[in-house]
Amino acid sequence: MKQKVYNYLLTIPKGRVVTYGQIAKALGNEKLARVVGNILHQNPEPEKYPCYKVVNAKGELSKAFAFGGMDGQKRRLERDGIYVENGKVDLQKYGMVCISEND
DNA sequence: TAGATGACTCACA
DNA sequence: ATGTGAGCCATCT
Repeated sequence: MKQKVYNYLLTIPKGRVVTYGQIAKALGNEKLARVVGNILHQNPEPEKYPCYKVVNAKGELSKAFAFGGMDGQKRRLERDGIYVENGKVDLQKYGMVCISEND
């Protein structure tokens, strides 16, 4: 199951971010968001899985994020071409899935 | 084995 | 806008 999450991270295109709910839904249940967070927290291979591309439903970066918090994550996101503002990203632009049916 | 917790999300007050 | 309650699964104690 976790493997699925990690795999999902690898499917995240560059310059795009995903929410926990997104992955959770991919696992089968949107409520699994917590598990996703837990799984990412374990993240056996952080250099392999871009967990920094994972944000909450609001597009905010997790406060307890690894790598040193939003500070480091922000850098990673920007490195990927994702501009972070106030510890948040624009899901409307960087969100992988269309928030609206209108792309 | 069972109980509690967690990098979450949504709804209601 | 802030706080509480319920819902799921995996991991830890």
